[in-house]
Amino acid sequence: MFRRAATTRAKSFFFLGHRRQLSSQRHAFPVDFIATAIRPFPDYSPKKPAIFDAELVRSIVTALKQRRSESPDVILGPFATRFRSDHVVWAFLHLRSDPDLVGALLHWYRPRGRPVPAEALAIAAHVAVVSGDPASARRLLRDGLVSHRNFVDRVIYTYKYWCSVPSVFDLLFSAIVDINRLDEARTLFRHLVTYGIIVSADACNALLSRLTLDHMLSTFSEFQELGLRWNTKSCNVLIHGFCGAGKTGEAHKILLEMEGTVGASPDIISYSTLIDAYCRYGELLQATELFEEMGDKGLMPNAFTFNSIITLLCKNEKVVEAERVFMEMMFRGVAPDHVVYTTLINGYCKSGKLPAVYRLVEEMKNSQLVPDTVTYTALIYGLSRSGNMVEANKLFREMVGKGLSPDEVTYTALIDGYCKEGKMNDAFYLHNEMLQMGLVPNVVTYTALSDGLCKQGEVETANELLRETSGKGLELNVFTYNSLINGLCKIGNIEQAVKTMADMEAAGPCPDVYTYTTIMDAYCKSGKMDQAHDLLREMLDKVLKPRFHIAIGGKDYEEEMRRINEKYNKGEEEQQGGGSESGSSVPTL
DNA sequence: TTAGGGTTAG
Repeated sequence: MFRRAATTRAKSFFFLGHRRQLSSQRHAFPVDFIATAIRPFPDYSPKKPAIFDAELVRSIVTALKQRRSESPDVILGPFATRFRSDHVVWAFLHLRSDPDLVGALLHWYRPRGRPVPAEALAIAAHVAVVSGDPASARRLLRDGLVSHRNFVDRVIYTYKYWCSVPSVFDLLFSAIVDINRLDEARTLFRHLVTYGIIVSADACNALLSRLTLDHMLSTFSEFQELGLRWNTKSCNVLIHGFCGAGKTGEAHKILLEMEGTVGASPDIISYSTLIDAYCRYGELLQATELFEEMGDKGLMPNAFTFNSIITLLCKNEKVVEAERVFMEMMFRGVAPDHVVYTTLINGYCKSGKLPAVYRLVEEMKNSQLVPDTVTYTALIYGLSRSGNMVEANKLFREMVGKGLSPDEVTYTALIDGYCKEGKMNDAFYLHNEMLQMGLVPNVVTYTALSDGLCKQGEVETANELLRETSGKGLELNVFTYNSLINGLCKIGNIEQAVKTMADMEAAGPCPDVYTYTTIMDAYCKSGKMDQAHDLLREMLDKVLKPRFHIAIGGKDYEEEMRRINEKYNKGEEEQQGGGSESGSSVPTL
């Protein structure tokens, strides 16, 4: 797990571009410190007890050892009034080979309202590690970190005397990461290098995965230069970081170079992460190429990998094709799990093909797969979108009855269903219920509610609701504004709608094709063709992508729209087969 | 300590 720091500096770096960043951080260290002698751990020993204290400690230790089956409260009660924090450490000197008794003494001492001294916690952690109980050690180290400043120093000071092992620093490092003191973890890494200790790559991976991309990259380079050999998981964290930032090219570069630069081969997770990113960004071709490549390397795509492809196809409304991939997956011997089923169920829900949904639910049940909150949410959404609120509500109660907790997304799906039906009382009842459950409605919840109000003509109430939403710190998005703009247009207040569009731009979200077409439609319907034309021109200048033909009259624009549609929507209207299944009884999961 | 699924607008 551990090795002494390399005496020569690591030669390889992933990102030459980041070496510059690195050199600016290295001034904190002696320039050639790796080449200098490793410093020894401090020589510490506990202070000596007075005779009276030594006798008390001997009595306590003897009582603990001889009466180990009894409760520490009973054994140690008689010593309580004379017991001081120093006695804990002195007792440990006699109990170091007996971790259970070390734990018992610490537990007895802790509830008595006195802070456990840092030294005692550090020693107890060393004893736990040496006796093969890393979980207890990690808890003790965490306690020490939370309750004492300079606890790290105590662990280092007590290390040698208590004959500890290097893995205690792995646990200390992990405990610091657990409590999110990420800068401190990095400092500890550098500090430990001076003692010749390199924290394990796996412990460092936990840190890496919590850092922002920039810090991730600088830490990767810096630790590597200090002697750490990163592993495949580390590279996967980087790949994931780059993918999350939309930098699939950089992520792909790591995949290609990790073997040569770090000596770690890409695994199924490396490939799946990148494939998923390509799918998210709609680059199916890149995704399928990688899919083939991993197969060539003997890495078989699994349910994760297939699911990314299936998700992309569903998002592109190619759910039948998605199911073909699903079949291909099973043909290759990869069993679909509940996530893959949920993806496909959601795809069919979105295209309104409920018979296919029920068929998949049956299949899922027959495969002994257990639906979770996400599966139920997809189903509830599908039913409510089909106007089947009775069944949607039934499913909602069913999932609660099964002990699954609906979250804000589940509630929003149901709320949206009631809003679409104009049942605003039911929608707000659910909104209150989710608040009582301690759930926090998000911007999507409020957009659904606001849209419901607008559709009932209660635009002012919607406006008020959104003001409150902003007041709660939630950022309204393009959906929210568009729904409000639509409400304003429908009550004939185009002037306010245009003003809201300007407000939206000022607040951040850019007006999109929905925004423009909503207002253009209102202008057209009120005979204000000039304003509609101006707006269309503005929209075209911004190179927006119209998806639908806009009937605003005037052959020039119709021709323009035709050309735009041809240019932007090529290949988007491919025919979808299937969807002709029958049968519609709502299944119980 | 690394990968996948669910909610809003014309």
